[in-house]
Amino acid sequence: MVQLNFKKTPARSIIIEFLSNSKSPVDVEQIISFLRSKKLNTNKVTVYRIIELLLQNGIVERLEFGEGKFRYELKKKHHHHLVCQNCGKIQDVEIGVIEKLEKEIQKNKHFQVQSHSLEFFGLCENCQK
Amino acid sequence: MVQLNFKKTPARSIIIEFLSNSKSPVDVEQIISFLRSKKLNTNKVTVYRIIELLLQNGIVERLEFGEGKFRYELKKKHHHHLVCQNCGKIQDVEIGVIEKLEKEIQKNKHFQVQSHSLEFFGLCENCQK
DNA sequence: GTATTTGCAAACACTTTGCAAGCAT
DNA sequence: ATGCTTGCAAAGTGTTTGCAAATAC
Repeated sequence: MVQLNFKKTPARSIIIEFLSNSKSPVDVEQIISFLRSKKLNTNKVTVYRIIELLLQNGIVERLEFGEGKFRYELKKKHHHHLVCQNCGKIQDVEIGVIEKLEKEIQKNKHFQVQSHSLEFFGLCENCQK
Repeated sequence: MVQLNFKKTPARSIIIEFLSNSKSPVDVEQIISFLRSKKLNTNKVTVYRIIELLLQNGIVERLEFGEGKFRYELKKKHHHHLVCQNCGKIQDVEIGVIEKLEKEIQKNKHFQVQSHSLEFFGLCENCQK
């Protein structure tokens, strides 16, 4: 569970609950739907502000997958994603080589790497059939 | 040089010229500025439509770097980017390991990889000072 | 009680669409 | 001449901001 160091409100609790139970990154629309399903008619603006708060506090991570919008997930062990371009399903995948690449880049390009994003796009098992 | 298989118009030629000479991915605003500098007052809508055309024909690639907008570059040998989070400078970098990763994912995750995006964020040489 | 949080309206940035006018071939 | 291309206006997304009312502590 996530420990909050700021005021607890219904919307905040439910959003964190939603993020905790989500297996893949969610967008604002999905968050609002979940709030509605919990009988909370939270304004979209409030959702953006709560996300902003969670981002500031390092609780969530902001991602994008070429959709023209952002998705969010609870910050966890660094990983990457497999994005199905047919059904939209997003799976996690862990890869160990990238850290080595960062060191090489640091050395060869004199670029100080702070973070990276690596996502794979293709077809999930189901959509290959 | 790029060979066109569709009608040649001033805006199209200049946009392709701009993309050809750009060392890093550009956004729509930069394209419009360049058109203006060439005394062409092309409408923003037209620029989006030309980009769409170039995307359809596989001439340009659409990229994003967490800015909430897209950037575009001429399609070339597959590569990745080093994005400076201080000055915004974007450099190319080539990395060979990823193709091997794709094969592993294919095998272990039963996910059919079609493409991937890998970008590094950090500080360029200048901004480290 | 007080500072924080929320809702509403409005604005903003980026992108897309419909239609009539203009242009390339 | 005709079909492709453009501009304009408008609308569609996703996101942000200002301010007053509501709420957590």
